[in-house]
Amino acid sequence: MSADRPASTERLRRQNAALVLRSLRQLGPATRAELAQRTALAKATVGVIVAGLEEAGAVTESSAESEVRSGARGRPGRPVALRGEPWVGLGLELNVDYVAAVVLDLAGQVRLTETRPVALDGGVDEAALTGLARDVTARCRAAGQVLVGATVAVPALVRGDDRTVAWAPNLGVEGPGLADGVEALVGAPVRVLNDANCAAYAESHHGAAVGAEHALYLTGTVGIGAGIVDRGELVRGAAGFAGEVGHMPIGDSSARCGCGRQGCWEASIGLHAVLAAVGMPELDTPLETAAAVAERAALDPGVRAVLTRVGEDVGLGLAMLAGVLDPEVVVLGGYFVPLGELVLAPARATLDRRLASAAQVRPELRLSTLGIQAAALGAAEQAFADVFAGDLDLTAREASAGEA
Amino acid sequence: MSADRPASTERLRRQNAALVLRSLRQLGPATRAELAQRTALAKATVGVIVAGLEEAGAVTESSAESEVRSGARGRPGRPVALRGEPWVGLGLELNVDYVAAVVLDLAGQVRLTETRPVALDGGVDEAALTGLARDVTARCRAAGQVLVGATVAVPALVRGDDRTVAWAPNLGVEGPGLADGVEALVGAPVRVLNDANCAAYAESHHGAAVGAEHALYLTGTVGIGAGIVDRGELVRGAAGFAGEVGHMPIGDSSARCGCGRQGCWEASIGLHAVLAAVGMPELDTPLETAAAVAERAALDPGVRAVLTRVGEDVGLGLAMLAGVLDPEVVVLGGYFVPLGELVLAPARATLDRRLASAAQVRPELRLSTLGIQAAALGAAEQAFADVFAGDLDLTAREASAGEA
DNA sequence: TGACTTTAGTTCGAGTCTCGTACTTAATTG
DNA sequence: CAATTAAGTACGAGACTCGAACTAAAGTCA
Repeated sequence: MSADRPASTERLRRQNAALVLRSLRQLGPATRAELAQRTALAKATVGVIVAGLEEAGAVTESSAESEVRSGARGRPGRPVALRGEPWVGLGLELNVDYVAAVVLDLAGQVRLTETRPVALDGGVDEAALTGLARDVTARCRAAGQVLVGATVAVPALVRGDDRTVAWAPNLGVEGPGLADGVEALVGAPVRVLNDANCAAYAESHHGAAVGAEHALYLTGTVGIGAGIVDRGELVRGAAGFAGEVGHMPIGDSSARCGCGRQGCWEASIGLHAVLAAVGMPELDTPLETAAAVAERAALDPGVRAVLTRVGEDVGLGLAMLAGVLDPEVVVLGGYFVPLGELVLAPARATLDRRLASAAQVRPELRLSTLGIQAAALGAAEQAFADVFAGDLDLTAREASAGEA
Repeated sequence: MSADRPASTERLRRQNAALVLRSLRQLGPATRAELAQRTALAKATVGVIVAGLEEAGAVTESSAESEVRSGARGRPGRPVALRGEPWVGLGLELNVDYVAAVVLDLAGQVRLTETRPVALDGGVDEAALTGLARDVTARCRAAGQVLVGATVAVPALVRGDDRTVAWAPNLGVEGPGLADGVEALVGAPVRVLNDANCAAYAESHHGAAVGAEHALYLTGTVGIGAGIVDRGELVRGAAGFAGEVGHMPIGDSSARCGCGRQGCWEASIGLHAVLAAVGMPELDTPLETAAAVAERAALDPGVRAVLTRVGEDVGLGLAMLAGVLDPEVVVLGGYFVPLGELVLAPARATLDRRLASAAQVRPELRLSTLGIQAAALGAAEQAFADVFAGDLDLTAREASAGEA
C-alpha cells in the first residue's frame, strides 16, 4: 500500500525529475514543450527540471540532428535527449559455467559486455566474478563513467532484501557475502537478484517483451525458472522466492527429478530430459547442446517427436502459469532459443487447448532475443531502477563524482 | 514503473495525509507526537494535517479514554483516532445464490451487513443487487453517512479497467452495464472486481491474512478461483484475469470438468467432485452442503478418505502456486471452511512434501474467518483504497457533502 | 525586405507545502 | 509552588510547482 515514507518538497522534485527521465527513456528525445505535454507538468517546471538534469550530465540538447521538424511554424524547439555519458549501471551474472558483465548507460545503450567461461569444477567461481567486476569497474572509471549501482544475478534463491543468498544448490555462496564483496569492489550500491528475475526484467525493458506491462520469462537449462513482471515490476513474493516453477508437478508424472521427487516440470522439459530422450551427450554449454539437438532434429523425426512432446509439456505448464498470472507475453529463454519453433509450435497448440476460458487471450509466446547476456543486462537495468523511480537523485550526486 | 502523473504540492499534501491515515488505520490511535514519529513527518506538519482531517470529519480526538498513559512525565498528548462517522465505503456482491452488501467505515468497522438469498433460476438476479444497493445507500444517507465509493464483487472475469465484465459463465451481465447501473444508483465512483480478488483483499485487511503483505486466497464452491496479493496489492495480470486457477491440470487427470476438459483442478477439489465421491446431494448453499459432508465424515471413514484425497489435491495445487507466488499465508474460503482440518491437514502434508527447495518455508494454511461476506467486505475496503493511497482527498470533498 | 504569426523557452511573482526553532500549554515531581 | 518534561502551536525560511507575461527564433505573406 504505497511507500510508507513522508514526502518532502525535495522528494516531489525528484519524482517529477524521474517522470521526465522516464518519458525520455520510453518515448525518446523531446523538446521541453513536448515534455511538458507528455508529463502534464507546467512548461516552467520542465524548464527547471531539464536544467538540473543537464547540469548533472543526465541529458543534453541533442544537437538538432535528425530531430528537425520539417514544415514547422513557430520557433523550433531544441530536443533534449538522455545522455549516455557519465552515468552507467553495472550488471553482473554469476553462473555455473560462465560469468558475465554488462555496462548500460542512462540512455539504455549497452556500453560494454563481457562473458568469461568458468572451469566447471563443482562449485561456482566467485573469484572469476570479482575479477571481472574489478576489471569492468576499472575500465568504466578510466572512461570517466560513474556507476549509479550494480546488480549481481545469480541462479539461486535470493531474499527480498536483495542481498542475502538463501539457497544456492550449485553455488558455494550463501548469505550476504557476495553483495558485500562486490560492493566493496565497485564502490556503489549493490543488489543481488535471482537470474530469472533479472532476465525477465531485461526482456521487459530491452527484449522480446518490450512494451508489455505484464510478462512472464522462462529460463531453461538443466533447471527451469521463471521471472514474473506484473504492472512493470517484478513479483517477488514474501521471501523473494517467487518464480520457482521448476518443481511444479507437471508433465510426465513418473519422470525422476534431480530434487529426488517425481513428476517435476523440469524433469520433463529440462535439458537433461531432452538429452536422455534423444540419446545425445551434453556439450560445453546448454546453448551449444541445444543447437546440436536442433540440428539433429532436422534429419531425425524421432528427435522432432521428442521436442514436440517437450513443447506440449511446456505448453501445459504455461497454461497453468497463464491462468494464474495472465501475462501479455511469455518469453522463452535459455536452451529453448536454439530449438525455436520445434518447441514453440506444440507449446502454442497446447496452450490454446488448455486456456481456462473463452474470454482469455493466449499470451504471445516469443523467444528471447537477448541471448546469454539477458540476466546481466536485466541486472544492469535494475541498477537504474532507483533513478527512474525517483528514489535516487543524480543531481545530488555531483559532489561525489565529477562529470567527464 | 511508478505512477505516470506529475506531482504538485497539493498531491504531496494528499500523500502525507494518506500516510497519516494509514498509520492510524494500521497501528491504531496515536497522539500527534506519536504520529510524527511513526510517519517521520515533522511535528508541525502532522499538526496541520490532523487539523485538516479533523475538519473533514475523518479523525477526532478520542476523548482520552483507554488511551491515558499511566506514569507519564510531561504534558499528556491527546490521542487522535480515525472517526467512523461520515465516511463509509460500500461493498456489494452479486453471486448466483445470493447478493450481499457491507458498509465499512473509515476506521475499519463494519457498520452494516446484509445478505439476501436469490432464487436460483438460471441467471443471476441483477435486480436483487440494484434493489439491495438502493436500500443500503438510502439507509446510509439517512444516517448521515457519505459514500467515498462502492465496489461490486462478481464471480466473473473483469477487465483491468475495473468496470467491464468480460466473461461471466453464470451471470447474464457482460460489459460495463453493471458498473454504470450501480454508479447511477449510489452516486459515487463504482468499481467492479472479481469476487476472489475482493475476498483476498478482505482477508489481507480484516481476515486470516492480516499483516501479510503476500497472501493467496482460494475460493471454493463449484468452481475454484484465487486472489493474489503481492506487496499488499492485488495482482491482476494484463487483462485483469489473473487468479484463474480452477482449470489448472492438477489432481485426477481423468476427472471430467464442467468446462469440457479433463484433469482440471476444480474437477478434483470442487464441491461437485466431493459430492460425487461421497454420494451426497447438493443442498441449498455450498456452505450447508459442506457442513453436511463434515458431519457425515465424523462417522464415516469413507467420507474422511475422500476428504483426505481432496486435501492432498488441494496441497498439490497449492504447492505449485506457492512455488510461483511465494505467499506468506494461504487462506482457504468457500466450502473448505466447514470441512476444516479434514482437508487442511492432508493439504499441509502434501504441501510440505512438494515444496520446491529446502530453503522455502511452507506458507501458513488458514481457514477464512470472514464467512460469506468476505467478498463484499473486500469490495468495501477497495472503495477506500484511493483514500489510503492519497489519490482521493476527503478534505476536498466537503463541498459536496456535509458532515453529520 | 519587413511586419505578422506561431511556437519554444524563460522570467517572475504567487501560492502550497514541509521543516526547524522557538514558544506556549499542561501535566508530574519534589 | 517552583522545576521538569513532553505535547502541541506559531512563525519564518526554504523548496517546489504553476500561470501569466515576456522574450526568442523560426516561417509566412504582402
